[in-house]
Amino acid sequence: MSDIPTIKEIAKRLNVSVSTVSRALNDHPRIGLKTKQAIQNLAKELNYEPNPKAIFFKQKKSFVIGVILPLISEDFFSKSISGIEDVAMEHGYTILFGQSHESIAKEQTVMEAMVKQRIDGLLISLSKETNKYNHLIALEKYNIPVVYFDRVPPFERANKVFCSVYKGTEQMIEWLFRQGRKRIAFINGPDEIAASRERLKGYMEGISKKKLKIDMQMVEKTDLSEAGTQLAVNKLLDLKRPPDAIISFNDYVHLDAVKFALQKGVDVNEDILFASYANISANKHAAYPPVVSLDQFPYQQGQVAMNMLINILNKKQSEGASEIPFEQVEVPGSLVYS
Amino acid sequence: MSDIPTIKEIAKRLNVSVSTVSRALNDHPRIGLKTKQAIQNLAKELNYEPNPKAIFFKQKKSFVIGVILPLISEDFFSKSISGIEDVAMEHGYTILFGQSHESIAKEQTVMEAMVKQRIDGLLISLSKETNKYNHLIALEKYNIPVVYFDRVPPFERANKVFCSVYKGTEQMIEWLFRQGRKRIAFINGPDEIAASRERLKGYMEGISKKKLKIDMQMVEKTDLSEAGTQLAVNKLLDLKRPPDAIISFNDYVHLDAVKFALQKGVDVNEDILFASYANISANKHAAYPPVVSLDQFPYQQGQVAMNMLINILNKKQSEGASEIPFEQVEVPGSLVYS
DNA sequence: AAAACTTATACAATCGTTTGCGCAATTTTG
DNA sequence: CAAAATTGCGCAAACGATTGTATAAGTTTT
Repeated sequence: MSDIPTIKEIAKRLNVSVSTVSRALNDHPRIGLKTKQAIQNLAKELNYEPNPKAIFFKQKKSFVIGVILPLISEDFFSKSISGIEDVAMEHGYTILFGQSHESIAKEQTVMEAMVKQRIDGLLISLSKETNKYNHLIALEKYNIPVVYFDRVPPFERANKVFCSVYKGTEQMIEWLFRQGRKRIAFINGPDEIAASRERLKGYMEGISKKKLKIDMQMVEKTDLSEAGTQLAVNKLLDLKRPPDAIISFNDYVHLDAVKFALQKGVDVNEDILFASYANISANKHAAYPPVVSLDQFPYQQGQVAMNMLINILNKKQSEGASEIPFEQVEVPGSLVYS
Repeated sequence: MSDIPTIKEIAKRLNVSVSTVSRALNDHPRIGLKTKQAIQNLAKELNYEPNPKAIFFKQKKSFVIGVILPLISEDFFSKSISGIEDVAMEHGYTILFGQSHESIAKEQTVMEAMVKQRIDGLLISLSKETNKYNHLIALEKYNIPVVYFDRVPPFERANKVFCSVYKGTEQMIEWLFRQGRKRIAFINGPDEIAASRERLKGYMEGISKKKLKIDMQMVEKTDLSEAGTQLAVNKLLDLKRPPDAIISFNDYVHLDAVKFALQKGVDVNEDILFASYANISANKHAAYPPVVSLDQFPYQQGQVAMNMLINILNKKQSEGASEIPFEQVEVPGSLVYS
């Protein structure tokens, strides 16, 4: 029932002023050695912890960082939050967490709740729905730096950490080509999300570079639902000349695609090679994992993003209000073979 | 660059005192209508948000709740945090999040960081390593209520929400029995974790109730690693009279068990029925999901736990320091067939 | 019209911590 | 040995918001 002790209590017990206690605890040179030691000893004994809410008053700093992810149950995000968390802890920051559940409205609600709590900064991976950015740009006006992560906005004036699926997709196609595959199909995600556009760009470039002709019949789309994927797979398999390789938007789509391909009698990873983007660690348990998959290093991306945010926070403190330029880091993805 | 406006700024702009502004915003009856409206309008215009750190001073309340989970990448926990989060948001609380990564040391570190931030309460699912509870009991001394969730401590004087795997295991065995299975094996987790002991108890009871003889050769253990599971599976399959059903500690163990059973030529879910505990949503993609699985309703459990914590917080505020009795809720699990 | 309310607002203390300034007491300097 | 510098500490203001009390008007009562 005893509350966490305050600086005042220590002061009273030792019959000194609160300012003396404060300075002693902060190792101020103007405090005498015996006083300092007496105070520090008592503080340790009482298990004194400074109240960060009070410190926030003076220093305008809460040592809390907001983290908003679309869906923590996705393997990619649950891994990345570990990287985020580890770096934050290392630097004495704690994490306020919230999910947008792929809804821009929820994203905004969560964000506002965090602002109310006076977060020092925000690290966010955008929801699939997010196509307006006013709510986020407003944060910068409040002097709360934002680092975007994985799902980043299209504009330049922002701090971003993301994985280049573009180049990875190209490499993936090159690898499939070297396996002798010439009819490489692609099941993309919805146009609205940037990740889809990036993948498509990589696909087009990759196909072109190999001097294969781009056949838009080979490019299908799914809304990421099972049914959507089924439609896409069926269209591809019903072509006069069906593909000999299929790249899926992500591993969840991949697993569904394989399921439907099996139903249509395809000899998976023989007739058709399946490739995907590695968001899943359950791949190792899967009966038909993708033969090649693009690892986007979620843990590392999380680390890089949080480091970037902490650097910005430090700069802000030392350099005052001077303009801090926006940073952009592209973490290269890497092909993984099974 | 403009900071979040304060009550002072509003006061200055309207040439009234801060107390008037405060009362106007809280709709105090003693403030004149025109003044009140003028203040409220300006507040809305400036997008005023009260600073919770300042309020914390007066009210000793931060509206922040700490949530510590062992490993968010486990499907069970990533689902439960959504329930936790949703209920918290509903009641105006925000979540400080941290993972213990199944380490008691990390658990303590994270907990201490949260206490420093002056959380109002803690919701925690214990790490597998946790067998001492001093660090958590200390919280109650600081007047920070704790609700344990899913992985709960063995003692009585604690608030707990958990799923009765005990009864569920019994039901599972009953069902397997009705499928004509008489030699039901069990791959349990490490003895140290309570979940293992609970499952074992359910197993024993279930077997006994069906008047089957308990054969300890049918009970194996895994350290939850792939290799550990392989050892267990092999022992079971190498018995003179191998089992006709295998219950695995959880779905991850299940998937590995199936993999090794396949290697030994078992016709999975024909020769041997596989059962498990539903921690995974990837089951629907699995080639050999368990035929029966015990759903522990992570989302609902999270909701229940957070509701309990918020109730305690409310009671604490209204009833002062009077003793609040400990609550225990057992959420029944439910069998799911594939 | 004086006394007694009511109404509308301001003042000031408070929460825990930091920090500029001031004031002794002590030590160093010329 | 007086002046100057240093050392060790306390006072008080500040951060943003709340709240008990005071104060000034205006209104009602008698």
